Amino acid sequence: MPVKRKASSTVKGAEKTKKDSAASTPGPATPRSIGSSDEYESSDVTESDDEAAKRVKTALDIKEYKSKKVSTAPKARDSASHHFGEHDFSYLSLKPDHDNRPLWIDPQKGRIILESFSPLATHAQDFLTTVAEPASRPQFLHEYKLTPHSLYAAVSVGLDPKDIINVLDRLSKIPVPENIRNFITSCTQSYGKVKLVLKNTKHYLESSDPEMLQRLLKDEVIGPLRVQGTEDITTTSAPKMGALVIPGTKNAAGVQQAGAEQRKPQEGENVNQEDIFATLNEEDDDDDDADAVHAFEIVDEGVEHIQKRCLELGLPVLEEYDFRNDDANANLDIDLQPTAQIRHYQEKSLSKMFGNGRAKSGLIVLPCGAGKTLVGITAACTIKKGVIILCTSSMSVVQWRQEFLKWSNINPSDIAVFTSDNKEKFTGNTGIIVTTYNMVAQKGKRSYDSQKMMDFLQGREWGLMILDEVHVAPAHMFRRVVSVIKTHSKLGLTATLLREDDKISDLNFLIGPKLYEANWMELAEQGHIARVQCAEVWCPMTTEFYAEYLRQTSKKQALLWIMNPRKFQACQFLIDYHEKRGDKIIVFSDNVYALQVYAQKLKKVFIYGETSNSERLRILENFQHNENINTLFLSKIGDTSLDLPEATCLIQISSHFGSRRQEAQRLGRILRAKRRNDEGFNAFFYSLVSKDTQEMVYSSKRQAFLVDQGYAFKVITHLSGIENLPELSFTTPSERRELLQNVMIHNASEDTSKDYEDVDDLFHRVDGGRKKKKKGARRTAGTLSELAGGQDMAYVEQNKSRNKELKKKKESNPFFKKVQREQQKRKAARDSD
DNA sequence: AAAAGCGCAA
DNA sequence: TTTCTTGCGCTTTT
Repeated sequence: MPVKRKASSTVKGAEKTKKDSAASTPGPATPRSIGSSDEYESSDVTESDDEAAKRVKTALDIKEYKSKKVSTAPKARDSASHHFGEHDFSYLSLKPDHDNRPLWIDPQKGRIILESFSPLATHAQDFLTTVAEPASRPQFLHEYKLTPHSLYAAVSVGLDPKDIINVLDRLSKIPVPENIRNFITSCTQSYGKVKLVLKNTKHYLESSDPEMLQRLLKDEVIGPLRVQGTEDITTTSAPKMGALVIPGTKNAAGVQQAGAEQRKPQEGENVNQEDIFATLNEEDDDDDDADAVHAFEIVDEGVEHIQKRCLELGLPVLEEYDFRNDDANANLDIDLQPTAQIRHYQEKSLSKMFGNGRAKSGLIVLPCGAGKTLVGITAACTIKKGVIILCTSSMSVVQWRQEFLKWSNINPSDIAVFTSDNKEKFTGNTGIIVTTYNMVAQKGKRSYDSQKMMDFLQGREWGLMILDEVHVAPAHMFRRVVSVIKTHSKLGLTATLLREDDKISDLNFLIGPKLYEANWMELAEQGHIARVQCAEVWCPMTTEFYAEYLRQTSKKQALLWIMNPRKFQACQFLIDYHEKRGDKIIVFSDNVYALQVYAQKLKKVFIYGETSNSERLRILENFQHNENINTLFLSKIGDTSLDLPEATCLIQISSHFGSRRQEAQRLGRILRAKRRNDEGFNAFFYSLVSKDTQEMVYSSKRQAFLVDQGYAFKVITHLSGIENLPELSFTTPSERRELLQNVMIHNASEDTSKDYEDVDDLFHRVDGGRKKKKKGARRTAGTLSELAGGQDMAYVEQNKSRNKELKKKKESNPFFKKVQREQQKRKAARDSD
């Protein structure tokens, strides 16, 4: 079925761009999507302050109402059932030819369900990712949601509300409900009315409608954030669009030159670009009917609050950087290397960012190994102004600089590093600074040098700010950087737009809307990342361990399920199996004690926090090139800031509660395997779980994200052949008892170490109390003898403390109740998305 | 140059 | 009902 011409320009374009893969769509699927708090509800097309406030209030009401309802929802649990529940849509009248249309629309919440098996699914998916937020994508039904933000993003890419409604109507099995139409219209109407601009390092709120500004000034949140002592509203003539930005072909060509041509696009892509820009430039004309713009200055610290408030008022603040007409800031001499080729999805994500010839702020979500850095570099090469890049660790700071030197022709003296041990500036009058969030966000004391550097960073305007691993930005500390640095545009990059708190939606006003999110499965099919087989291995607890598990308080239980001998055996077996296949294996353990015991027992190398830098490098080097070192044990140091070699198999023996992000990040570690394009190549991801323990609950929570991305977790209850493994550990009861004893000793000494601060050296275990780290503690990994040292001594204490503990009232095994509650919680979380 | 202390995040 | 340990980076001290 043909979709309407103008609205479908991106859809059409996408088709052309990707002749290579018919199934290709940018099908993002973060379960908790951005802007999820902005539930759909209808609102009047023109609204006054009161109405707006009411609207915000009703949004809250709906939320409360919903969360109550959800908790009483039925407990059905298959992947599709949560689409129904209390929502019975049988009253909606189907169109006669509904069979040919792939969409369902939920009139109450603005949710859209796509039948992904429909022949039109590809078109529909392309369209939906432009106008709606993907919420979840199990195998056959994909769920999207219309949110103000998704609609703002759609309009900013050049879609017209009418066209959105029309296309929706064509694809939908039911006529688009009236309130959905109203919602789309009202959301899109106010887009672009208010702009945030930066002039001479001062922030202004700008609008062509003076009444709008008056209204904002009267707002209880925004009013006080105006800079005191300035004119209420200053009026200037609007910058003419003439001169450099000329709507039509010239403009399109200009952007093409800036954005596309240097990347050597494939045949057909230019057409696509022109298409989009032609449409967009028509929009530009419409925008410019006012002669004068009115503005008032706002305080720097207020920017974040104002953006948040405006969003609540239904007036999203437009933040676009017309970088080609910025004469105030010096141009940076930078281009991509002629050899640099960017992939189609990178191209696509950038075309969303520079869609209308200006730089929009926003987020780009790509899995690890899919080339986020290159996207950032290309963006910098397009804008060609001062760039500041924020990373999470000083390791990645160095990497970013190297990547810049590799992919672009930047003069090495124009790209400087700002970390604790390197405080350079660039020599020219503009350049690139690579630094860490910590460095910039640091409050309190600063060394002299770094203060000078900060003054420098704050005293100028930046063209682009790249936020690497942007999912950290909503954290209290890290969001400071956004208000401290003055930049015209922001680009957030991350692999997983996930946090276990609800702050991720803050990125909408901190950075901007999600511009693009890649679909992992799809990139895997196209060979950009490796295909992965995921499995959860259920290891029964041995009787002695389970008995102890039931007796312990929750704090101590974790170590028991990690050290479960059956789990150890499973791990041993899997390592043996995959080493024989020629795989490189990484074993993750969050628990350092377990890490050491496992690794030493199996005679494998391991790295954790205290491993010195040189030791780390040596081990990594060996892991990569030494044929005899095929297994590496890592603590959560491997989750971040460790440039990991290309492993092909990953085993997880303990992990951080229910962190979906960690799970995704770890999986990401095996996605860049070089062998991924070999015939039938598969990477493997195992999660070892002790049966009937709390760990099962965490495990299922953690998997939620990957399951939504389309990964299927197989459950393995028995590893065939494990009995026959020679030298299998812990086969005799006495060995297991000994292990249990050691575990208990460890658990107990955790307790006692606090009471016996300075007893003597025997107590300075490998990972002794934090405070007690003595000289040399930060050198290489501990030795077996160290581990054994102090056992006898500690054992006495252990008995003492356990006696103490046994006095406490024990609760009956809460496991099964907990499972149910967790499941309900999880369901609720998904439903309320 | 090394390490201790501090704060922060997950 | 929300865990708490681990790891990182910056600064200051030795």
